Amino acid sequence: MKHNCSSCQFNALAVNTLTQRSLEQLNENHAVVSFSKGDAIIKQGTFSTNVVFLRKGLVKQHLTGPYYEQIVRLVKAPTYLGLPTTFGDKINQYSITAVSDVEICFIDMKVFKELLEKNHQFSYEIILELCRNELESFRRCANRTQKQSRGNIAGFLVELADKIFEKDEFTLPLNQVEIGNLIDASRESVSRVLTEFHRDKIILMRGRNIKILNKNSLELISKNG
Amino acid sequence: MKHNCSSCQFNALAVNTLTQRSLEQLNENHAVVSFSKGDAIIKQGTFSTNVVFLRKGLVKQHLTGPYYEQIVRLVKAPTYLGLPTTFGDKINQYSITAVSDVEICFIDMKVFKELLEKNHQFSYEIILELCRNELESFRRCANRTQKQSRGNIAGFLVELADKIFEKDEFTLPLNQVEIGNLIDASRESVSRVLTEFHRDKIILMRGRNIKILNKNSLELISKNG
DNA sequence: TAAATTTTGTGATTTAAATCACATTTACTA
DNA sequence: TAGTAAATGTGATTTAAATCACAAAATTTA
Repeated sequence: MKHNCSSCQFNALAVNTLTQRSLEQLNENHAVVSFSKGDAIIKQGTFSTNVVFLRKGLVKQHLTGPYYEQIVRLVKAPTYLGLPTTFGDKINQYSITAVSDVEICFIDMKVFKELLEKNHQFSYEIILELCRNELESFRRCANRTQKQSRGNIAGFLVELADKIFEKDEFTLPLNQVEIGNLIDASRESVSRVLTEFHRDKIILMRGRNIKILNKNSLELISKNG
Repeated sequence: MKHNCSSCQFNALAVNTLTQRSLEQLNENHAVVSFSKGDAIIKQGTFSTNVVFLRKGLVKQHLTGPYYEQIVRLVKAPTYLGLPTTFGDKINQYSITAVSDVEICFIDMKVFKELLEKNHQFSYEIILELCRNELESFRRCANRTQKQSRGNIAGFLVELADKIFEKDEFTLPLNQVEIGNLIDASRESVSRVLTEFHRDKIILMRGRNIKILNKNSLELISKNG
């Protein structure tokens, strides 16, 4: 299936900086693919051959730690996926898996590199994106290791509401094992804390459906630890 | 004091990709400054105005977490310092402090941006550097949170020997509080583990002087956790 | 070089959270 | 729709590591 890059509103950042000729080149050298929830998009340990752009949906970035699969973060469209692992190493250093049904655009690596070469503005935007992501990782890692579970789970719920779904009512995109891997807690601890929040009327929880009743409280718990 | 960028062997990566004109421009717009052990080079919360290149010495990168100052990593010359915080945000999101006496080259931000624009190769090298650093951060963070203290301290000692000093005998560049902040452990735990390693003849420790007696053991402890 | 400060060592106690164990609910699939 | 598998809830127990408390070195500085 053919798509027109210039009309891809999701690609705004990149497209705005591209010339007509570059756009045509991009049109000729990309492939849009759909993935179902649970499908692997990038697999740790395999060769990285394409630049990946997430057009629609939600994915998790995760890597094999010494003991368990660490989920690093949730990312929603539109965004590039795994630039660091695509450029930083021939072999993928982490995995990316669809958490909802998603639409992915694979871009040929050579073409992408040519874009970087020919277009400073584009290249600079990519540098900025990489920098911002790295800053966020540092912050995230410091929180995860310093806060205790309650704080991290509260923070995760606030992030889902504010950043991912932009709504105080949503369905948890991960199960409790995965939430544990993301915030560094056991499945049981996640369960206990969520139940506690429900009991304290900070959230309303039915199955995976969450409604935040007292965001202030959550933010407070997230801050204090 | 004036230095000649083209002769700065520390800057090899960047310099190789620069034209004569760019080099001259760099020569006109940089300042080499010496710092003593303990001096702040970049301060979290202040404006980021210059690109910083570490010519000589060892520094720590650290940021204010919810509870304590988290040390993210040790970095040794030659390398750029804090590119993510310089480009990713107007305000520095982390600090960099000298751990030994160091020599720093401050490069004007505008000039650096012009280099990025005019020189694709240079720009691409910076992208690669950012990518590799981010991959390393992920790995580091996963280790820190999944391994227990013994494993992390063993890993830290191996890293000092293999990456930082390239020698199995060295002086700890951080005190035990700082080591704790780096590997997420209390000062007391660091002390206990180091003493244990010494008692078990895995290392020889006199004050901060360390000699690794059984690197295999250390690597094993580091791997298993 | 003596006094003050910082750093380190080590035991006793506490604690957050992991693990274990099992019941219960929810979601697949045959 | 029954039957199996996956996910969740919850108490009891264990554990790694933090915290507390204080002594002893080591380093700084007055």
